Amino acid sequence: MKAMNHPRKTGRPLSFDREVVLHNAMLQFWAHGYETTSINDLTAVMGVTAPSIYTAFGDKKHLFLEAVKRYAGEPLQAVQIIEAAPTAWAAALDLLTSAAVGYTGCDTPHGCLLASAVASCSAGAADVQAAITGIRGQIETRLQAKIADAVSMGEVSTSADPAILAATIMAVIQGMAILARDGATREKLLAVAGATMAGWPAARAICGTD
Amino acid sequence: MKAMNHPRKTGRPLSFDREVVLHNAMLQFWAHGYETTSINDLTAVMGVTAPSIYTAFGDKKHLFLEAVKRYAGEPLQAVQIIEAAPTAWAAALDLLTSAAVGYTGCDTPHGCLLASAVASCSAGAADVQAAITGIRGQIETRLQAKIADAVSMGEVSTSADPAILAATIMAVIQGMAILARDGATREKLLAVAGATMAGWPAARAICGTD
DNA sequence: TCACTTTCATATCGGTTGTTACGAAAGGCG
DNA sequence: CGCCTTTCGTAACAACCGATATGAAAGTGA
Repeated sequence: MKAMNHPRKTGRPLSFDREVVLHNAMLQFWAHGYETTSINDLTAVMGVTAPSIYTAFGDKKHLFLEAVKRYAGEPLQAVQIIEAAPTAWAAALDLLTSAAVGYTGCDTPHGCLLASAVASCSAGAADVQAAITGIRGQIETRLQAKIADAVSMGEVSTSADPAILAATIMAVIQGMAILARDGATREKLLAVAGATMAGWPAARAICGTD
Repeated sequence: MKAMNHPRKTGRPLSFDREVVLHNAMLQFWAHGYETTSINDLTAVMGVTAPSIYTAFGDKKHLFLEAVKRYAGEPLQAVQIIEAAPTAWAAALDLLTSAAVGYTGCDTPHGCLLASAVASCSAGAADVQAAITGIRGQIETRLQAKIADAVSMGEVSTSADPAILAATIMAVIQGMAILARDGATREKLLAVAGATMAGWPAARAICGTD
């Protein structure tokens, strides 16, 4: 239980930086998905032979899950964004903005690892798919709660359904990942984010019918 | 050149209905993706042996492309919906509604074949991925044109950017596919569609600042 | 009935998948 | 120096991948 985090004292030392090769594996999964990335692909990108991968990460599934953890953050970066935002409106905007930026990096694949890596997979990978679904669920649940709080505090129209509003924001975010994969620029995605926030329901009805 | 469409006159007749087995293949690709569906999976679902598949459809790639054609329609069903709509507003609503319904059928997999089947694939399937991207591009281009016409005719606010508006609708549609895959109900997706249309920019500014 | 054409089922091809034995190599510790 | 632990590269495993060679079977037309 104690002192498990310091480097090994005995035995042959690791010849590679575990964080670096995990990062490279993450980029490969990001670009080409989970089941559609082979161990051979991983050895090429990570610069490490297959047995070393298995001793360091277990098997392909655990390597992927660790890459997902590195991608999404722990605790989830998206949840941190929601928590840090002063309002639900800001939370939605920050999520959309960070998505637009993160999906169009010049040093990373376009799109979203969470959205595409297991978008479809064989029956044998259903558990991995469920893990990703669970991450999306955590984000949506937390966003929904943030919106519900905003409604009760008068920040958002009481006629707005927090669940639907959160789901809509999630849909735009996931959809932006596909647009980015198809070649959409960062400016275009940021404009989509802006257009989405333009439809955000304000505290009071603004059409004069209330 | 002539008379290529009538059934064969000579030789052993086909023991299966080509349309039926193609439909079953489409469902399999819909549920489990392109590269993540094996020929063995297809033979099981189609009820046809591998050699019969190859003589009837060529190879796996052509079978998939034919399944895509069957899924998306030819001409594209989405484009037909846009053309048939009386207004750009109706086009967007009809697209969103048909997506919400189509992604949550009880006799079909949840989600969208176009959105998930090649969301990520190996480098060897880049051409197949490009074909799907092209389909999305056709839909978005046609929707953008419909919106541009509406702007010039005063149906939509002139401050609205047709490209951004079309991209936003496309993002919601693609995102709804992921929500459906994650288990979202038809009612939830229809509500997301409604919330999205609630943000649609009307012909005149409605906030009283014009 | 006898060619002829096409599809059928069986069995198999070479290549790739994820995964692992195996022994040599590289360090810390006595 | 040798012992011990851990990782290294090589080489291989069974299972599966997409795709076919092969010959029997099932029809049409003469």
